Amino acid sequence: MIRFGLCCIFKEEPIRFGRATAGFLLKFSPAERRERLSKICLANAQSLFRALAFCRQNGIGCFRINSQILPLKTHPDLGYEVSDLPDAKTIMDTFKACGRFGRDHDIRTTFHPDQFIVLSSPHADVVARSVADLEYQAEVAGWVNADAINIHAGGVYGDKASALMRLRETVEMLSDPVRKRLTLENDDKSYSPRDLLPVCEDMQIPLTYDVHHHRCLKDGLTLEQATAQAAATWNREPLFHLSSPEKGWESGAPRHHHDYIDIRDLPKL
DNA sequence: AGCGGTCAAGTTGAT
DNA sequence: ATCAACTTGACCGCT
Repeated sequence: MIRFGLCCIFKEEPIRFGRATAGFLLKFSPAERRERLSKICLANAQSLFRALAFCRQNGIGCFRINSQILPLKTHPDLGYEVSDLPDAKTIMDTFKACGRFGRDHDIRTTFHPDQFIVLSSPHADVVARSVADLEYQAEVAGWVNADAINIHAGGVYGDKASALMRLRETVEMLSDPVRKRLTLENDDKSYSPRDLLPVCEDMQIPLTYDVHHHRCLKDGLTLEQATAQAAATWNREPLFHLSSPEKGWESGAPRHHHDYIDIRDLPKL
């Protein structure tokens, strides 16, 4: 039995996730900043609960949580600890209620840190900021009981083997909350399933197989082989990504994602 | 209320 | 050299 999931944002349902901008917040006193951030964080925790309730009501088994659920959490000037926010207890309690709801109704949650999270970068500061962001998402993942923090392998920098070696070294140093949830996903430009499978198998990192990306960046593996080999890297229910090209496979840019999925793109197997 | 410029961050490939 | 793309529009000053 396959469960299907939703991704981050609602268009029709009145469920919204707020954000904040650094330039605006910096105009206020530190206390005022914490007050504003606290309100957004609390509203987002409550929105997440309603998102999960929507999933339950509509037979949806998985929900991807957006990376700015706690806005500016690791920003160099405005970063904060949830425990320092005025609504800290309510925020954490609400997230934990999301976790119980997900457990009670078997709704899986996942994270997908954005493109700035790059563990293969040769720049130490980029890696350090990336790790900080992973730590923040793992903290929330602990509250909401999310079992996957899924990232891409990042850049190649002209030498894929060296880049993957840097990634492996960084993974070795991750904290346990991040490490036990970390998964790698094949992308559409640089890293195919064949590139990532050896890393995933060696280090026991599950591979999130994205069939759309694989169709854009082929590697000699068939869809069936990649699916089976990716599934074998999971010590729990595997996670897959599926999407459709915005203007069809015959267009010049099949990489662009459509808002909806063409059922013909769902692999028969 | 609505419009438009802007928003923390990395890397790649198309133009 | 610029820019869109990536998992996803939302925020905020101005009129």
